[in-house]
Amino acid sequence: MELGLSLGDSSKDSKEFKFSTKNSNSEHHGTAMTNKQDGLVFCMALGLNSTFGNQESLENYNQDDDQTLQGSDDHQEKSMGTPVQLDLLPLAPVPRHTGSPLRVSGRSENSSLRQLGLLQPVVASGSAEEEVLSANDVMEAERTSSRASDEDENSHKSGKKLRLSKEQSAYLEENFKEHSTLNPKQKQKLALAKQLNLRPRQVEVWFQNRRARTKLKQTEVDCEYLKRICDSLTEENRRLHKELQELRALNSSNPFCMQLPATTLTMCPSCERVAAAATTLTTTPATNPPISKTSTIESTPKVIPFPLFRPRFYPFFRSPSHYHQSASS
DNA sequence: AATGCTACGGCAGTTACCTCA
DNA sequence: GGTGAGGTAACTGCCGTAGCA
Repeated sequence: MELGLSLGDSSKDSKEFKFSTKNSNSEHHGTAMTNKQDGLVFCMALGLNSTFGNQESLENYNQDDDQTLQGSDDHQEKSMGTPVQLDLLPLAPVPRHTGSPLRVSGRSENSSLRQLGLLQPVVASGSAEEEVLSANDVMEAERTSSRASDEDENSHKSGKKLRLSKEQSAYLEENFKEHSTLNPKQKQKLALAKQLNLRPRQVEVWFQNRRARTKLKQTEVDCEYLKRICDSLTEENRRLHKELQELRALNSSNPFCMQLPATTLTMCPSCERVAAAATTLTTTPATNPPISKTSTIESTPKVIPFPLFRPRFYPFFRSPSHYHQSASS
């Protein structure tokens, strides 16, 4: 099991974000994270024998967080046994729409102004024709929404709150799945309001609240992941403590073994018994070169391999007899 | 080109109402 | 029928951006 942590500028080359040092298996098993978005990204991955998520999953996450939510249960189930990947990154940047053709005095579709009869739609001059909301469109939308306004006018005055019908909610949901923000260029807000017999402000509010709910839900999912990973790390920590005690016990019985650098320790892949690594250094110097100052640990400062020493997958496999001989000698 | 104003849209936080157990 | 919790429509305030004079 390996854990990698990285913190850095995602706009840089994706290779800088690989959870690996070049002499570990994890680089081979995949990129822990890459992200083309600008901004700071924090990613945390945990896996058995390193099998991390890929770029595609990240992009899916960003592009459609709602779908990610729907698939989260599946993801969690998969993450229980083997690899767990936790991504803490900004939600998908909401594209800012520019140059809205509808200019209104004050806040758009402000209900208080509307109720006071102060809201007058004003079309910007000089815009491209397809960009400009025609007067007829505005009038029609206002007329349509005024019907809705008439219907809930009394409820507004009486302080009652209208609840959207199932059909209205379903249609809005459908549009939200396609894109979580309203497209001003396509006059989506007015179109939806017209189709659903709602005020444009209601459509706008619905999308805002819907985004907020999605974000809240994602936060809950992230917290759940964090909790699971915390539990996993706690268990790993406990196991490593136990392993350390065993190593110390071994050292006390055979002090010669622990006089060597920790990185030269090996473990029998068969029975997982630790062997003295003196022979590793003395008999196979070519396959076990000393760590140089230009090692990958320095070349990838953003990557923190964890645990720092894990002999279980030591690359220089030998026959069990070799380990047993070394351990007994 | 720099600056201030205005309009707009998004978000966080909050309130108020409705529904349901 | 009263009540508390949860869901959600709606509001408020702030901020960033874009267009314009």
